[in-house]
Amino acid sequence: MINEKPRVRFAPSPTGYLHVGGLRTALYNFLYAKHYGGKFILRIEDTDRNRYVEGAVENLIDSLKWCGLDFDEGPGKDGEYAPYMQSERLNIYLKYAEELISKGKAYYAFDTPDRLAKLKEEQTARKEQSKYDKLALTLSQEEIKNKLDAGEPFVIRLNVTPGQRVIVDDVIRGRVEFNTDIVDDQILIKSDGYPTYHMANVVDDHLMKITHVIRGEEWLSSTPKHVLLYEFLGWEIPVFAHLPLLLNPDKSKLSKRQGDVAVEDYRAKGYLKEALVNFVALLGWNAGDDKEFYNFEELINNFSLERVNKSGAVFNVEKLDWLNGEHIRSKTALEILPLFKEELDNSIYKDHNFSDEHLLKIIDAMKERIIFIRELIEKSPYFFEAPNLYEEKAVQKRWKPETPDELKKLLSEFEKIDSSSKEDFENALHKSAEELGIGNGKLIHPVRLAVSGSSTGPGIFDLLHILGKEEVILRIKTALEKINN
RNA sequence: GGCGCGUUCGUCUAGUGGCUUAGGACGCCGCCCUCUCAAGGCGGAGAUCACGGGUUCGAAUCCCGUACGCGCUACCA
Repeated sequence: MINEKPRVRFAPSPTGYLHVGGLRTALYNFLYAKHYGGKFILRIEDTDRNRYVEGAVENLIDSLKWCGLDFDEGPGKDGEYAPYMQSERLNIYLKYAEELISKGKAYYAFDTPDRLAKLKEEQTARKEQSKYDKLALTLSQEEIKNKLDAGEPFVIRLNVTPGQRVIVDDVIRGRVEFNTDIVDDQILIKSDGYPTYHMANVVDDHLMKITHVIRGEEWLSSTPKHVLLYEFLGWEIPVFAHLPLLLNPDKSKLSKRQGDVAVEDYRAKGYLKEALVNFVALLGWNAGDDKEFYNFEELINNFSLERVNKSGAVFNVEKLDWLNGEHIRSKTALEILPLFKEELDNSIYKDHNFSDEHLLKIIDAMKERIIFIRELIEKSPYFFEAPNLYEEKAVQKRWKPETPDELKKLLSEFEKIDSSSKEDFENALHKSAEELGIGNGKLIHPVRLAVSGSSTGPGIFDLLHILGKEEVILRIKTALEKINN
């Protein structure tokens, strides 16, 4: 197996959306597989019928794909080991559960939920750990057969021998030891015929030839059950890697209560998939150097399980924001264009028609001033419509009594230029300033205000160039009327 | 309660016994650049490496204990 290509899986239960913690787990699986030229498999752990959520699988796959995590095998891409929905594999689990029974490693149990509840109550009252008392093991073969024949509801439980050590070897945490005294006789097959996670994941991982089980830390405690299962079934144990948790700012497990946890939330907020993936990759892993900006390919090339941290990481949105800006800046205007158009279609300007040429200029002028694509609109609405308000503070600071006259001079020079090139605007402005005997700034600030209503933005000549001669003249004239102190 | 995992600036982290007066990044503050705002450059504040014992000539790094946090302890995953 050492020389085989890894086969890893992301095995979420379809609870409705892709959690960012799930994204990180999926990502590490994906990166590991791709780094070694292996396969990334998506398997849906839908063995809890009470938790069925309509459309959850589609949503999950949608989010995964948006992030660029294409799976090699999974629902809708059925490969050699299909089906990849556990609810469609029920008979398989039952078969292996029966094999375990025949080996004495599992057994039928017919306890009522009532008895179990009472048992647990008594145990906790005595401050013992709650654990099944193996009562069903006292049943004779005949009694079992009769109950089965009578159609009594049953469950199949793992038969754990107490007093033994189980070793879990984990790539990230090293060797972890458990005593079987604390391992419960886990239910393998529920009374509705569905397997529990423990049974299903072991059977499927084996059948699907999974080489590395990379999953969240919350599974570490139940791994001894899985190890036992592999041993009882005589199967090779995969490599385990239990990932640290993602945390809220108060260090509790990342939850919905304290902010957004779904990938789709971040998508809706306008984060780039590149930034989300980059950020999430760094939450618990680093290459050992100072590099923090990664594209997808670099992540694949550099990722290793050995360099995954042990401790949980707070999901710190501020750094995500910074990375989003970094990724925007690293893109060409042409790459940003479709994203920009998408935002425009969702904005109040959706009915306007702007040429690609115009939009590309806006991107070039604005991309290092924004963190979200939508700020291309929010931070510079003046590229889409004339201002109807003029920033009051800026007016007070920059609009002096002599400003209107000076702007009129500038206007006359602007009217003379025959192109909307930056150079023409620049020459005209310099000339005006010179003839007026004032500094450029005395014109630049008022004209910015007149033309954009704002005191901030791209370089003034870029701004004028993008707006164009006609529009600039028009806007200066309206400003002259409107800003009359 | 039991079992397990964890603990380096506010946050993400580097560090695997001497190179460390603990490095980088985000955020914050200041300066430079400059027509503004950003971006960029430079600099600053910010960590007695959870605490206490050991081991060692020497420990953030190894060992033990304690505290705290988190996870698991379901016919949920």
